[in-house]
Amino acid sequence: MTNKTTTNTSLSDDKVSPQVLSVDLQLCFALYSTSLSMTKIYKPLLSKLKLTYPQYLVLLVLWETDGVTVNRLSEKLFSDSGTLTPLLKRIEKLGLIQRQRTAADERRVMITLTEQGRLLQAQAFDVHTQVACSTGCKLTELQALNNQLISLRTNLIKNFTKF
Amino acid sequence: MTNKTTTNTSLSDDKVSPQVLSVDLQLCFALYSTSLSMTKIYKPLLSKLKLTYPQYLVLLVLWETDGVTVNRLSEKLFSDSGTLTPLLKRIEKLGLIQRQRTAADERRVMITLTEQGRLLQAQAFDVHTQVACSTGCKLTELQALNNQLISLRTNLIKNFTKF
DNA sequence: CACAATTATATTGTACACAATTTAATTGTG
DNA sequence: CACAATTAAATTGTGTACAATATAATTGTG
Repeated sequence: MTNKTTTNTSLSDDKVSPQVLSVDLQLCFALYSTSLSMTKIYKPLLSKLKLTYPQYLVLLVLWETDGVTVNRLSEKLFSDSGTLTPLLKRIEKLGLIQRQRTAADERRVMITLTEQGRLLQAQAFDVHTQVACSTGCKLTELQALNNQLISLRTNLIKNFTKF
Repeated sequence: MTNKTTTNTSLSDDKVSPQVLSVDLQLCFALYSTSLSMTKIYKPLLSKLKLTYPQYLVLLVLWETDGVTVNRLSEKLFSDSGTLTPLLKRIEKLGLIQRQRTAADERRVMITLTEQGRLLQAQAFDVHTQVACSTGCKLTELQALNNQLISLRTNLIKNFTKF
């Protein structure tokens, strides 16, 4: 068997197969596996703050703009209420946010940071720095990759209902 | 409120915040959200084959190289047995694969395609083509993105135990 | 050949991800 | 104002993702 720590570039590049996987197929898998790898990098760092990666994303939004509705959060995070509701309840249980229906429209739930939630931002900065290190990429590479991913995401969302 | 179909480039670019998110932070989110968007593109296409995206990945491996152990699968898919075991049981229930312990080493479980599983490859080709369309990117862009993702993934895996 | 260490897979428990449905509040129209 | 249509969240059910643990088979060592 080949080296276990080999850096596979496709689903199987250690054994050339008769059917070469085409680029777009490779890309889908690269996207999937790299995203999972990124989450694995975050996990031990965020566990010190008792947070998961999706929970951390919610807090990033709130640190930028405190006081958003669940609906607004779902737009920003490309998520939906079925995912967010239980997730937000867990963050609330940690004492980092408050959930309260708005007086103007009782259907809406407003999410705001608690004092404790605001204070956590300082600690989160270390996480951010360490992850940046782990990418091991140059700034220009990260920027290029970021732009390409956003372009791809935009196209994908545009084509959701195409077929 | 701004246009709902705006193509956000960060967690919130419709309201310039005092704290600009740095590139690597943006990248993590772009990776996460683009990966989810890709899964959403696959979902309706694969539902015709009664498959989920991770199940489809398993079949891609088997269509290239039939007869792999769970361990080998987990290496190829960057996954682990806790994820794979129930996933493989579902594919087995669909009648697409067989799971059987090897005679040589009873700890190992060999995964092989059934006739039905092999025949499914032809139908999967359409899925592949339609997803390629949805990316809306040029081949060279996809190749560049693929290479950058693999490079990033390699770095991330290298740094798993760094902190 | 015992038997501790290792290896391969399975199980358990927590946390998303998301489709489909439900509940409750609000809005538009006559 | 009545009431159907719409909207915002919450709930339910299925399927990963993964850490931690358990189980069972195999290997290495004396």
